[in-house]
Amino acid sequence: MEPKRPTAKSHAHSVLTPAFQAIPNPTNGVKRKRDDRFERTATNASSPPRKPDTAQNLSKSQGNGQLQNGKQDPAHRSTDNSLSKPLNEKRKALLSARKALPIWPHASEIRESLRGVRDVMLLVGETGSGKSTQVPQFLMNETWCQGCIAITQPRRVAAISLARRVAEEMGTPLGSSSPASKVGYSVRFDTSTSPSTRIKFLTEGMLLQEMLRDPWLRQYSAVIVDEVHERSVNVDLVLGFLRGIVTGDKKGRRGAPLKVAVMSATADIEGLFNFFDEGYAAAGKIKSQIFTPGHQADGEDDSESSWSGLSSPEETEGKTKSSSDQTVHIKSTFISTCYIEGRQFPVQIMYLPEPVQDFVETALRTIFQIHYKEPMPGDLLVFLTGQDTVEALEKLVNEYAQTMGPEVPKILTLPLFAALPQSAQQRVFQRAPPKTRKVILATNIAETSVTVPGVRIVVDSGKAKIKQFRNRLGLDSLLVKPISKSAAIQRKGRAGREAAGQCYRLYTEQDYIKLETDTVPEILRCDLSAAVLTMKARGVDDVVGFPFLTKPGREGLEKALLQLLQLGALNEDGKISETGRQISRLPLTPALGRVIVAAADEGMGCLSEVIDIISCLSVENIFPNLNTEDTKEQAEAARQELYRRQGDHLTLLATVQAYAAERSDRKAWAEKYFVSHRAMQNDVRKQLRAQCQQQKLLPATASFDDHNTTTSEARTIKILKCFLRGFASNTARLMPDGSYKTLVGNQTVAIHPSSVLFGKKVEGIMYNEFVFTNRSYARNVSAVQMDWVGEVFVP
DNA sequence: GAGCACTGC
Repeated sequence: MEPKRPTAKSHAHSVLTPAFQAIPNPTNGVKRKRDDRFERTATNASSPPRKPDTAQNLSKSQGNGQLQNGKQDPAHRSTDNSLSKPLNEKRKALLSARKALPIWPHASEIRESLRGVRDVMLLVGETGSGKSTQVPQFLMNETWCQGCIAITQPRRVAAISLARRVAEEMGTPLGSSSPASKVGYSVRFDTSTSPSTRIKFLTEGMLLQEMLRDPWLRQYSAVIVDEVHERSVNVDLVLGFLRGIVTGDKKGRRGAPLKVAVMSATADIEGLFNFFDEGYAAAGKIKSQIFTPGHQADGEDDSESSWSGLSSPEETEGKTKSSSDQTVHIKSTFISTCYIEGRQFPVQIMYLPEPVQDFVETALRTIFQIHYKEPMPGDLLVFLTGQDTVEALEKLVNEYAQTMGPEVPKILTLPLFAALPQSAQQRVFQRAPPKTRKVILATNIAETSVTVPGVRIVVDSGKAKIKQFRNRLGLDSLLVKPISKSAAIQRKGRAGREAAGQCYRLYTEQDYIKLETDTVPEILRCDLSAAVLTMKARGVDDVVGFPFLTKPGREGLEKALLQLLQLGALNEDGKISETGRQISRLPLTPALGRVIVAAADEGMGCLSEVIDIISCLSVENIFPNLNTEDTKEQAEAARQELYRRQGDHLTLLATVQAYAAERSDRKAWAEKYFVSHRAMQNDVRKQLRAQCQQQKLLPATASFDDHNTTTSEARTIKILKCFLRGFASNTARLMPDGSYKTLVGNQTVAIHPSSVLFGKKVEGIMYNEFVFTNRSYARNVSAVQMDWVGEVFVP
């Protein structure tokens, strides 16, 4: 029984007059606990003590360490001559910044780690160690490095901004801006490389696509896989393929080695080590592990215990401590490991003494405790679960803030979640006005994707919405769950980027101890059909035998194989079909890819329209959510003109067509209809059209000229049947009691309130998504006749 | 009556 959350109104009146008495005194109410990580690091005898004061202090000691070693970065000498003066000046300034990075003194160790037969390096580098920018530069002039170095990132923005930074540091133009450019990047919609590119940042998905074309990655001498701890499905696939290349014979590479560096921010390398070690063993190479604790020990004292001590299960944060105290090396013949300390200021952790029911209410109290107690400056970052809790808390904080006395600094609340328009997201990066504290109310987006400057205090609800695919039901659940320890540590770390910070955990220390160590990897939580198709397209016949870092359950793999078979992406023998190959090259889920292929069979007009619809399904919401009741009503009225009785798919098509027909002022048009102008300027449409042409899904003579602005009834049926070819299993029929029941599994499903068919009753529905939140919802829904469903299975 | 976060030649 969860107590009903108090409304802002009731509090503003009764409890909070005068503002603060209702909120317990922070020193009594919250148990204090020092984060002892810093203390341990500071007593480390082997390196100068690290003080939390300034980055300058840090840079000095580490710069000196480099000088003592008397080594120079060869990357430096070799390119100097070709530089113009201003670039050189800039680079000199950047060089001192590079020398200040914690990773700098490890340059020769890192180079050594990948020489000779050592083809795999596992590197743990905490946030701020500089690993992403420096490791490729350390490696690029090694004798084995004749080709290009690829470095993967989970996100597009990271790939681009890292490339820009490294280009600056090397004093080379970026990407395609000059044929002499040595640093480039490749992400969806934006590839910028030159013939001279030596270091290429790319997204994991991009590297997977390159692997389909060139399974041996012949243009690369090394692949650096960064941010592995985030464990996206794509990174798991990349690692599996890379293991095959490094442990296999090098015939496909004409004997040239491929060096692989795997980098992670958390000390989870035991699993990675075993993963690659098993690969070497399976390939018949000697399985020799020498665990070498301490610095340059000889390997005689190879005790498993020191290694398992590193991964002691009871305390993840303990791992970080012991690893900072002494560099832990584990060596095998082929695999080396390397630990780099980060540059993170200490963060003090506070727990609640008692568990609470309502974290929104508790967050409210905590925010104001902090605001009254802590000196300025120091912005707050609050981690919540979703848009609903962010908006609820925003309202409450704003109400309470009005009751503060004039002597108290002001509060500026800033919501931050993915569905928020870009302009509103940008507000978190602006400096707060004088005498104002920013309070950023964020979802998980702030855990990895967005770094907010100025944050010194984190408030962590300890919860997040987690998506989990359920094979049996064929649906996604999106539920609020406790986060893992590593996520809690990640959130805490957001307070220590610029100065010493604090983290208020809205749960007890006991609760923290009970959290799972790591977040469940995505591959155990998602629909595997796309991953299986990628494997099949790269020639993996036995997907159960694929080298997974974490093996997904058999049920999930079987479900995926079955779905691909139903889509015609696989033949009866389990090998990929021509259709499957076409689908695997499209940047879409297999089901949506199947719709494209079906539409291509129907001819030009149909394909063009299906692409218009799918491009809308692949981007942010075309019809953005609105805050106030007033605008909601206005929007509903304006959008009526675009809505189609057949459902969401034809509504999207009508919207694209109306937008395309508007020749004068499209921005004004979008505003009039409450349609997202940004979402309508859709690169996916362009990309899909180009890919269909490249893949010859159309006769060579056909081209995408601008098509009709209206769609005939016969055409709409054709279009819906194309969608059914991909989504035949996502259908439900109307029951006498007015509910819908799925054809497969006979489960109750409700039409999502965002659908134009919400509240309508039709014979049958077809939908793109089946999600369980508070109940089972079908999203992106169209009306279909039940006899069409049987039809699509006829070849 | 409702929308965690990413990604794709």
